[in-house]
Amino acid sequence: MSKTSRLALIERLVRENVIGSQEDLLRMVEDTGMKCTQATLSRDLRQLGISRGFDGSGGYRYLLPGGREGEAEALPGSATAAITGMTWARGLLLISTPPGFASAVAIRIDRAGRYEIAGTVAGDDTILLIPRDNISNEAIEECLKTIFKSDIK
Amino acid sequence: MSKTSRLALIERLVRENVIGSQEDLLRMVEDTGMKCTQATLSRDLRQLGISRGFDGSGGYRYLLPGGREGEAEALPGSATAAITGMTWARGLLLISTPPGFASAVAIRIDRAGRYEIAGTVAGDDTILLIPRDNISNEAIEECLKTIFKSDIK
DNA sequence: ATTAAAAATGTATAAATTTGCACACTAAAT
DNA sequence: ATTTAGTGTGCAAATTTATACATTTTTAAT
Repeated sequence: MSKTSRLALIERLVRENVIGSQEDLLRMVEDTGMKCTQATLSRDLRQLGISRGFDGSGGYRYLLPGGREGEAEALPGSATAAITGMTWARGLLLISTPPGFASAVAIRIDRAGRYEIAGTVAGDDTILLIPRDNISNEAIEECLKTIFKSDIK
Repeated sequence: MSKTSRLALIERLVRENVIGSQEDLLRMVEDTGMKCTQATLSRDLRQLGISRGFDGSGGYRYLLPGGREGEAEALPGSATAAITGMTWARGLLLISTPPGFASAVAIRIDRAGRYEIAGTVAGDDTILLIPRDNISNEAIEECLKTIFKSDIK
């Protein structure tokens, strides 16, 4: 249970999850069996250059250095990594991706041909997903999980 | 002493100085004669998307969204000139631009990282701007004014 | 002008993060 | 084996940031 492996774990957790506080991160770390305190995480985060920013939905999120979220992660293969955020607004789902990745991800969604999804519009780094009438947000999110489940490895 | 001017001031102070805490920022704001509290700054910073990162020397520093410091990021001519029309429909704002300019303008909007704006989708000559829930049309228009104020000079 | 609704702000307080300090552990040197 | 220097950590206090609530100000509508 070395410091090094803890740092690696933290980096991965932060990259792959929306983590809003060190307490949350602590819980996730403990879930893997490792043990430490929030104070240690504070020091680790500084060492890793991971800082707290905004998640785009009014909440907070720890972000890897070098700015842009999952940008470092390539799309080829895992489209999930190319989805950097999702926000519901006005009954529509906005999906964020690194610049240039939106249409690639949108194509994946369209190809799935799900009834619940009326259609999508892709910009450069944002996809607007229009749910069919009377379909719940939850149903759409389930859809997406299903669609991208395949490449979670 | 409007909120708008305070936000502009904060943005400038953060861009031009190494500010390590909201208390420090508060002092600088007060030095200019404006008056407010730390609580207000906390809210302003969130709205501006300004988050606390590391200054590379063991300390902290507030950083503008989009990371990069100086970030000149010029748009061919003035972005304002590239907006040829705006229409509200179904709670969404449709912004018209000359062919090919949509994404350039949209990027400017996205980079601002404004809370009120959930996201944008750019086509070739039209941008669909989606306001966050419970944000008024007026608030959005104010946002846009602020965002493009800089190049009206 | 009056009322209603929304936005902004300060105060007080809560929540979250950072840090001083003491101690434990390791590795190298004596 | 003992000492010394360095690193890492927990604990608890200090600091910093966020928020609930009440109040004021602004804006919109009648």
